[in-house]
Amino acid sequence: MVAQTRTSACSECPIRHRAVCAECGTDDLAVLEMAKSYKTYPAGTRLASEGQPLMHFSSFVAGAATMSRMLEDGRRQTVGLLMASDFIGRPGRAVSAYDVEALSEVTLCRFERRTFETLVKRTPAIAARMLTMTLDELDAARELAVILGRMTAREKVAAFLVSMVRRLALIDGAEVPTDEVTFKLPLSRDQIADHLGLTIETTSRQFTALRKEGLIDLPGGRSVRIPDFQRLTLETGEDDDGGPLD
Amino acid sequence: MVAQTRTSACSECPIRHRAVCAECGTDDLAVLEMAKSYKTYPAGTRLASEGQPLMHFSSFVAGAATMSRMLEDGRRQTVGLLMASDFIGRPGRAVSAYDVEALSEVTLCRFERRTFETLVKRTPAIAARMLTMTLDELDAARELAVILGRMTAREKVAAFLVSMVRRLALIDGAEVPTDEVTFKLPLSRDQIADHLGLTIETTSRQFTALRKEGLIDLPGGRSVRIPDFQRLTLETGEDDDGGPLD
DNA sequence: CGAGCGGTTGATAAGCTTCAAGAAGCGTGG
DNA sequence: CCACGCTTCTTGAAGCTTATCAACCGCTCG
Repeated sequence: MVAQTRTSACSECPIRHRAVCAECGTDDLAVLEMAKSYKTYPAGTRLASEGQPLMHFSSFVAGAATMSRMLEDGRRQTVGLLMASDFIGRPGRAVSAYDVEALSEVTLCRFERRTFETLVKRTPAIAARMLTMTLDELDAARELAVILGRMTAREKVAAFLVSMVRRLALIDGAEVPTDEVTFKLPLSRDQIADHLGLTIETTSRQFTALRKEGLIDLPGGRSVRIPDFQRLTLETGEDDDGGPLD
Repeated sequence: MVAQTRTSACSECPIRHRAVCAECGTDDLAVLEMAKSYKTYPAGTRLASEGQPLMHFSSFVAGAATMSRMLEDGRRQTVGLLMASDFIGRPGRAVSAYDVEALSEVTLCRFERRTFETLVKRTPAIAARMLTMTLDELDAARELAVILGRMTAREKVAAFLVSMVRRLALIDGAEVPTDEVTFKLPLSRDQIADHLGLTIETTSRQFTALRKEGLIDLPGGRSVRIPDFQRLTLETGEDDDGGPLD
């Protein structure tokens, strides 16, 4: 496993205003600066394994990963996509409950587990931010439950594309598009299938079906062009606009 | 909607050591005591509706409820079962993201939303407990995603019964049984189906199938007897024992 | 006693998976 | 630069699990 360690100022950090540190002032930040270490891992690295010790709490600075669980016989379900500002590790727990695999080169901002537990206890700004982020993750997990439990294959793929666009917009700090968008999927068909509780074949067929109906465009190389984003959201069976509820 | 309001000392409260107040000392508790109000609702009450204002943060003192989301055309997915010590409402959000319906008579310990937001901010013990509970909820939601995405109908029903037994044991403060257990389901077949992403017919057939194989016993009236709990857990396709990971 | 509700069972149909093969993209080396 | 091999993706045909439609049972309650 090739991994590089870098140091960089928190004030320059791309996730400064969205990660667990988002609500910290300069004084809190100085403490974090001392405790953190950046580390970069190549695509495909297993960042955590179910049942194995996980000795760091880490925030994603760049890159993406899947968080998944495997059943006895090899069936796999991805329960979350981790992207910039998301975290792995849980205060008060030394063992990972999921497998985490890097989809691309990933840079983590890491804290030794014990150290982070202390930081959460002593820094109200971190505790508050952790709570908000965890509540957001909870909403995302429940949204996934709705997708997995009640949507058709076609709706699942549409919902996946819609949520992908929304997340990428959030990371870019851009508005969620209303008409045309083009982006590159960080997941293979296989990985999308594991996320949607489908087989790779069904997933591929639904991509093809959406393409044939003009709802999406597949220029090649995992790129997706959505000519009319609003129209695609109608294919998910959900009526809300998915906007913030605060 | 018939609802009664009662007052009772926190020290006497059945969820004193598991709810958001669990980590509070007597001084914090005195503050909560001032702000809280108990309220009891009959079975069937809609405690919250998706998209509607939710002006209280409430903990379940007694009773059970489902938390669900409905798609445009009426398909419903239950994303969580709420039981003693669980909460509804989210600090910083005035609108419910889900429908919440009482399965039995429910007693809530309620705080006016604004008041609770202040309490979380000012009381580290509450903030810390909220985080732990939310992380637990997150694990439960992801576990549900695995069930919905990758399990067969038979495994789903088995997994549901197993998790039900574990939760009831937790609430009773009892050990998770290893052999024989009997309990009463708080949900109808319909509600179980909505929780497992199945139809009522398939759910019923799987109950029958498990009964015919001697894995469960159905004495009538929503009662379930499990002669060999360990054996039932093997039917879920999961290999772990679901025990605490801390 | 009959209506209504929750639950069970049966027959058929639909949607997704499985099995199988071929096409397209991508990196490597001649 | 292109050929080769490997991986990813797509497409087809058949089978199976679950959904749908429909009927019936048993219990409760007026």
